[in-house]
Amino acid sequence: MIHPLRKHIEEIIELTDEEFDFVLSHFESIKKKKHQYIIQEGDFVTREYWVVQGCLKSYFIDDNGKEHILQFGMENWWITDYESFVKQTKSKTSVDCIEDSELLYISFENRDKLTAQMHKMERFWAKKSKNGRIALQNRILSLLKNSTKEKYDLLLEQYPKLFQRVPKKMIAAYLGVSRETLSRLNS
Amino acid sequence: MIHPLRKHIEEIIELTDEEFDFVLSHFESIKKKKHQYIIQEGDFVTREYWVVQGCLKSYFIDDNGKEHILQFGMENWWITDYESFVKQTKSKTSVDCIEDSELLYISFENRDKLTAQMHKMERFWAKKSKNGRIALQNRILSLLKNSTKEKYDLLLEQYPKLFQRVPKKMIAAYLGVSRETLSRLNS
DNA sequence: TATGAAGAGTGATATATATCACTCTAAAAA
DNA sequence: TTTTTAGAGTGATATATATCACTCTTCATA
Repeated sequence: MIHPLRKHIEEIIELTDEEFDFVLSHFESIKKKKHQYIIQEGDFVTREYWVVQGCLKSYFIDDNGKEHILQFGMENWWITDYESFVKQTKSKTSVDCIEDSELLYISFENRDKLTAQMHKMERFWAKKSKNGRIALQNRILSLLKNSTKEKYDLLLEQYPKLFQRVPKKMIAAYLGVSRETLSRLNS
Repeated sequence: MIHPLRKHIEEIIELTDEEFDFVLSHFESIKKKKHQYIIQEGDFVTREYWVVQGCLKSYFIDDNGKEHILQFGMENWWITDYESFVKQTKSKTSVDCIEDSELLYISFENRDKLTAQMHKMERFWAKKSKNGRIALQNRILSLLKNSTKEKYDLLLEQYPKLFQRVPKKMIAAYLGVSRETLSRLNS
């Protein structure tokens, strides 16, 4: 059976068996239970995670104690504090498991090594970075132009599975509204 | 005198005179007057622009006729519709000049050629893409956590020059509030 | 010089959303 | 099984912001 990470990478670049084994040798595996964290605010983040199985959230708590969710991570998604990972600064966000999760991670050093030795993988991550930027741009577009109801509907349309897996209050924290308002949307 | 684009690129990678000339040969120059556009919604965007002199905005008009500003561009900033440029899809945004502007631009083909022939420039743009993504992430963070007043103050702190160059209603369109609310912030 | 448009401030009012308080239910823990 | 906790819905009220209408000023241009 083809490795899920290979399938994921080959959506962008082709790999031989040897190449994939080489890539995979730079990763390590880790399992976490629901409510456990992989990143805490203030950490220097040295790993980028790829979700094999499970569900996570990246978030921060503001001065009023309110949680804001930046990103969810489910199967085949990458998750980390990108700024901290890339610039080696303190993380502004935390990342917790919403479900028991199985993850693969690559360290900053290994990713550096791998991209230096394998130009294909540099292109892979460049493409991922571009796509990530586009997704964020579209989220800003949506935050600016759409009403709460529209944002809710768009998210539901894009990630229907999310609504079966995470509590509504987290959907609210992602959309930037109170859980009460979210609850009243369809009435 | 050192070329401003060279100075800009050398903040990230070093270039010899020959290398910079080679890079520059892939760009072309263009001048636009205030109110003229360089991108219109629906265009297939084939160029990425770099601002030598002037001020621009990338924006879109929603169904209610309200303008939302995604990005301003001033000296040394890159501006385009990134999604359209990278994925060769129709642009969701327009880009207009707020002042008479002088721009350099590189076509998609030339950027492709240049990165293929000059790995340094691939690294330059990869770095730019990473930084762009981080900036967008921080903007989302700010949209979610900060009050209108806080967003205003942060923008003023980060880009004080912007407030002397663009009308307040555009600042409002960038922050996602009405011009009336913005006008009442400091009272 | 006169005229009109763009920018900006502000009062009155409408509307959306937050906040607080309470209830109900189902799942997790004792 | 009983107890506790998390999730979710909802009424009442407070608050922030949008919207509409009007004014004043400045600047471009006819």
